[in-house]
Amino acid sequence: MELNEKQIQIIETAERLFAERGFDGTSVRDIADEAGVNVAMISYYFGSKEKMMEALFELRVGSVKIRVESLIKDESLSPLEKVNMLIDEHIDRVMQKQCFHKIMMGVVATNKNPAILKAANSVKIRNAEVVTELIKDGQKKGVFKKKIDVILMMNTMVGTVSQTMMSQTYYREFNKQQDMPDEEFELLLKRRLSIHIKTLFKAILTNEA
Amino acid sequence: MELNEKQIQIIETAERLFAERGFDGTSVRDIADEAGVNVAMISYYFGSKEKMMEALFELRVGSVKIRVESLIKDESLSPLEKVNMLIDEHIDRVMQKQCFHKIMMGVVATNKNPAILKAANSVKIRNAEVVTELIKDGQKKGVFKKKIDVILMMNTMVGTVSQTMMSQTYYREFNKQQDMPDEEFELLLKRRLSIHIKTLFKAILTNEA
DNA sequence: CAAAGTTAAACAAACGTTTAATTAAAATCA
DNA sequence: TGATTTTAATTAAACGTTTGTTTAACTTTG
Repeated sequence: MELNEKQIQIIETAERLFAERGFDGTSVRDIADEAGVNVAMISYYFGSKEKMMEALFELRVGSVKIRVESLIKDESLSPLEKVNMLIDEHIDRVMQKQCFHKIMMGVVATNKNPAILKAANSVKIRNAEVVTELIKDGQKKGVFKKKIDVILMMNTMVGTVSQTMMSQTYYREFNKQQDMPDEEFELLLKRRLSIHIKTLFKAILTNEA
Repeated sequence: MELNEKQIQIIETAERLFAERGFDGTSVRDIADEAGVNVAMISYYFGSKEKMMEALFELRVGSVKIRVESLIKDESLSPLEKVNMLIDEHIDRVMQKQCFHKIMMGVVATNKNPAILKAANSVKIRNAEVVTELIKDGQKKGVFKKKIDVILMMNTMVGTVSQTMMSQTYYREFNKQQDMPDEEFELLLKRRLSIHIKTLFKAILTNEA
């Protein structure tokens, strides 16, 4: 689906509001008002509120696939380096599109929109397969342990990042960093998250201390 | 707030539906129909849909506080044993009240109901304080590392469990355990989660391999 | 002038809540 | 205990809003 400027403007407004109030908690009038367009434009451009949500999903997910799979094929990197890059890749993606990931959590929690759920699931399955291959490669090379639960490991990465993103205000308070500029804090948070998860993964994957 | 039999029946129906469809995605008529009562009973008993949600929160959270804090004071346990018990405690709680935890994720994601959000935050803060004390104790006794990010560590526990609970059907498919009875699978999942998180925590907390 | 974009108004359906009438249960009194 | 009154529980119907979507008239663009 090709999107013109106005469509993207509407979608991004919707994205913000969905993240703040949930899909059902946001009316098409709210979206239209905040985007500065007439209510009818949403039906005109997307057909329905539901289909606009699907367009948002397509816009955000469509661009991701390629980078991950090309990363895996890079022969100059060790398995552990690849895993670490996947971690940073994931952190960046979530922190850069926080609104979208909040929405996705809601969509997955409530089994509402089947089209999106199915698409999200297929993305997850492909990711798991890619990582599984990567782990097998590491095991063959003798740098990774034999028994590794890939899904639980992925859940730890995804869960830790989501949980941290959702409660970052609280993290900031707890560490008394309210006076720090927003951008600086986000960088700090990403760096700490990266180190934290890489430590965890190293403990799961390798035999080192 | 004292709850009679019928009120609890309504609340538990609401809990299930909220988890399936979200708060705004569930109408009071849906709840009333499924609970087998008249629509007006919800306003009659709770005042409003919003206040019913708060009653649900009170019902589920009210009972938890005591166990954790008494566990901490137990002098016969080592710091690592206490941490491990907190992990199992958390896994049990989430897996036993899956619907409620799904709802809570939605409530925290969308900053809608301020009363619940405030209460949930205060629970989280107290938990973090308790764990921080526990970590300090372990550090004093020389069994834990010096620099530990308690919040990130907690986020890993909470995030991993949430993520695993939400996608357990998918985990089941991936590991080809669809033929396993539900109860058996849940036990298996809890055991694996427990081992997984304890391994992670050991890597964060101690200097051992 | 035809196509696409934009608008205010109207649409029926669904929403949370309230009302007023009725039934069931509990409390009071003879 | 049995009749009577008071309170609580339950109901169907109606309330006014808000919901997502559509219409038909109008404006802008190519």
